[in-house]
Amino acid sequence: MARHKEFDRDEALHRAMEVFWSRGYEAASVGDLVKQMGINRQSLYDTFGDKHSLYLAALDRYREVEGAKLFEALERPGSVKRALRQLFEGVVECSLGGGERRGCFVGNATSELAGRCRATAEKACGQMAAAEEALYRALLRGKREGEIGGRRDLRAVARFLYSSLQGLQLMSKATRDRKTLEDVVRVTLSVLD
Amino acid sequence: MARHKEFDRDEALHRAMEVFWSRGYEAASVGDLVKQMGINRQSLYDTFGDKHSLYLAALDRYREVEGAKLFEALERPGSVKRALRQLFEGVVECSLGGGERRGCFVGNATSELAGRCRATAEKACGQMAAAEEALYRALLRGKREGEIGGRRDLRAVARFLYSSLQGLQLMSKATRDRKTLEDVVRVTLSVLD
DNA sequence: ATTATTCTTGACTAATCGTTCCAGAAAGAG
DNA sequence: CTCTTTCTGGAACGATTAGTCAAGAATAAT
Repeated sequence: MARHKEFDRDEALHRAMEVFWSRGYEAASVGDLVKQMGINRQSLYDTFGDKHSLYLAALDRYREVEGAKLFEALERPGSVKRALRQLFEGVVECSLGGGERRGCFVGNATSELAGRCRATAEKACGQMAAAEEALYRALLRGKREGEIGGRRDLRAVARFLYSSLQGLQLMSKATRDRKTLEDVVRVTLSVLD
Repeated sequence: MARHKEFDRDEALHRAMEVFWSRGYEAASVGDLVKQMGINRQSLYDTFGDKHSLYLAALDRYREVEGAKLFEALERPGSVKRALRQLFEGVVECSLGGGERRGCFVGNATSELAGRCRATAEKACGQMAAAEEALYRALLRGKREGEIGGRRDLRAVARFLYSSLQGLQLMSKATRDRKTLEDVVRVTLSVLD
């Protein structure tokens, strides 16, 4: 019946995710979003509703993009311990590199909004559960392949690893001291021994 | 020469801390602050400068109040492991209780601002270092009293514990699932065995 | 080509933001 | 008391906020 959208919805959403990820919810203005998304203000409202809905959609987008990366890194054949070490050290290197330190979008959302926004809390919970599951499956594989001992409650260890990853990402926003961050990683991963 | 302030500076600052702690920096309006602090708008600006300076002062206030609590809890004679367990389980209970889940003010500040505000990052680093030191001293005492083995690098363990505490506080904002949080605590504290 | 529908655009709204100004009240110093 | 300084309270500032409106351009269906 009528004309098509001129912009790519997914790409616009992806850019919105970048903005929210960098600045957080409150500090990201609709003006910023419009500019970075490369679309018009009205198109934003027509397509995504309002700022808050766009934020939630951006959280979902983050889950798809970053969740897939996590999943892929952990499912890759080879040492599970090594994959976990790379995961944690990747956070450290990312923090020590000169770039922007924006942490984990889900962690940021949890910190900023989960305490007073049910929808954000529920989305964060969902992402936590998905990441926990990916970690759990990796740990199960590690156990199956004899790399990880059978004494541990692996479900609990998966939860611990996710919590630790969040803690590390937070720490890495405040400090660029390599020794501090590596101390955290070393002790964290020692629970796998 | 002239008249005195009618309000108590420290109490006003304390109330400002509560507001920033609950709402974060961006979401806390000066109007909110004025109302909760119980002082006049102009008095706020005369006494504390601007919103951002007040925020940094509130962070210092947090360090005095909550840092003292941490210090006191860890220096108290008795089992160090027990004190640490109480520390972590206190976070869990606080989250599962019906009240507001506002996490750790320093963690919130780090998540929201440290990536783009040097002053906040430096203050957060200072608080991290102070807490790390308190934890380190407690661990040293645990070692001296034979409760904690000598194999560990206790400096690294202290850093790990602080990071874990931040991770736990973040998790506890998103979920009220007791089992999840207790799993995290249990595995975290197992590094002390 | 005409019509119907939807997209794009930028101006616009009402509210709220952080901050400042100013007039008057209050209180120590002489 | 008088003088001087500071505090208080509310009005006001310009800037920015999230969100809307209306008009014109573009395109698919008939």
